[in-house]
Amino acid sequence: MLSHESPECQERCSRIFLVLCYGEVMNASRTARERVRAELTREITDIARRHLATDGAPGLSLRAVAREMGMVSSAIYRYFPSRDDLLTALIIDGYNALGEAVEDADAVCPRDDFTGRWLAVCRAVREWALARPHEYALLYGSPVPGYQAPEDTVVAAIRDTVVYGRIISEAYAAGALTPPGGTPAPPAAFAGDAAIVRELMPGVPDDVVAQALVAWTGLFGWVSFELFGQFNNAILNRATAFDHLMRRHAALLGMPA
Amino acid sequence: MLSHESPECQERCSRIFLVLCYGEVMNASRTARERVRAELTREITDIARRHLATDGAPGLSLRAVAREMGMVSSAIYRYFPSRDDLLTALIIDGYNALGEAVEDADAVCPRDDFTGRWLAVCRAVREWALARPHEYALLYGSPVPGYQAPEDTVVAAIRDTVVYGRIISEAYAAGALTPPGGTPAPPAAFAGDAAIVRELMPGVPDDVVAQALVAWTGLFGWVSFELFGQFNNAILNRATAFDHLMRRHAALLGMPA
DNA sequence: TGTACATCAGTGAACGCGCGTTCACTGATGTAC
DNA sequence: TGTACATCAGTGAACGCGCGTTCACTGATGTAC
Repeated sequence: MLSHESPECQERCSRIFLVLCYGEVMNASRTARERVRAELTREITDIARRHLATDGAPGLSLRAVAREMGMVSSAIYRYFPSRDDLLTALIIDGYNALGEAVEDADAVCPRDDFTGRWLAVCRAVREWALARPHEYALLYGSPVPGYQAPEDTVVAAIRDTVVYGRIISEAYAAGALTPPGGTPAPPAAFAGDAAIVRELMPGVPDDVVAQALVAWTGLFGWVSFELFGQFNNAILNRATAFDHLMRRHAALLGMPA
Repeated sequence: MLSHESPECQERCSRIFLVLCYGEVMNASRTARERVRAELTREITDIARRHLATDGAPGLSLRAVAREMGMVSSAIYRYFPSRDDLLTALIIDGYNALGEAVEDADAVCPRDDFTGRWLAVCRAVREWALARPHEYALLYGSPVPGYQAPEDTVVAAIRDTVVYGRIISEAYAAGALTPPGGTPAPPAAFAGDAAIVRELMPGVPDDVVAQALVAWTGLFGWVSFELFGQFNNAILNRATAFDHLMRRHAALLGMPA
């Protein structure tokens, strides 16, 4: 995962992303044709994203998108070689949008307010998910039957987690994250099994890594429960309950209140 | 939610469940025709469940099920009035199967080994989900587009949660669940917002209810991450890491190690 | 115990709709000399 | 600056397939007298 953060890789991957999403690399000296192409490609993904919101991923149809574009269905193949490639573009776009929301939420907090940064990340995830439930479902819900995500999604997929890891790492380094007592020590195997998670929060002991995993799975567990209907008729006013639980997670990490 | 636990409601709902699943109430004096009908209805749901495992819920097709039954597609309508009703039966069956697995896991533990009971529940959920990923996705993953779950699913849906609530409640009553210190108190509104959750674990203070929610969302958050691919290339040997995290949740609830 | 009737299971054809993908094609846009 | 050629975008028809649901029907099973 560290290698994913090297500048070369970032550069290569963002090129792959652009190629995947917009059919080609955009640069300064684009011809008019290239401009139109990029624009139409973006229009296709925008329409597809809207269809996602009404019919969900399994119902996403190239023909329906083409109709709305005012094109004949086969014309879409100039832009995406298959339905799966369009889905991949939507997934990457989604991860990036969520990642950006999380980055932005973190960025406006004072650097040393670690509890505040964590809460900002939590709220960003939840609000992003509530605003675009089908996109969240595409990323964190049931896998789309018959669809196999390519490796290219990984960089985008962990953008939010990278932010989270940085918060934990910096909080621990600043001494603002005193490990909670009374919890069992992780087994020896944990270090190896979760090696990649540990790399996201360098310098943090396994005990804290484990607790960080508790908080992260707790965040997404809540959001999934809320979005997928498990809280229907069970929890009212979910915003305040969510807020409290996430504060609680911060406290369990040993962050100041 | 309390009203759902009254004997009358349990009785009425289990009748609804049987009617939904098997087309009629089974009783001692069934005619041969009724027996065949019940058998074929079960066969239909079994085949549908298998199809679920390969194509997922959105791809579930009455025609495909009929083909495998050796029937003409319209014959299915003798047993299920529509595709949605078949889906509902699968969902209720799924919740009941998971609920039963959880009940069984809890039942074999010594009553006063609350940590053991909690871990048994966790493992039962995870193992059930890993064994039938598409069924888990049907229950806890993205909602099936265009499908609206009827109210009848509620009783089955909370079977596992009822077991969990009982463990928490009994542990607290036995004094084996000392509330963790250093965590923020739930806001005043929490009691009302989570009233139904509180009813599942009677006699337990809000602070513990909140922590119990942390553990429960943590359990399903983990399982969803694991099943839906979020741990791919990130966490190896997930069983041991899962075990540790769930032990940690027990400790955070103040249960003995 | 036997007959007349009602109920039910399953058939087969049809309606009306959708989908992804391929392919030969026209006409417009861009490029090289 | 003008022409010849190559590239590209979009068309329209087709292939081959799928789906849920309705409806009039046949023939078997059950029931009431």
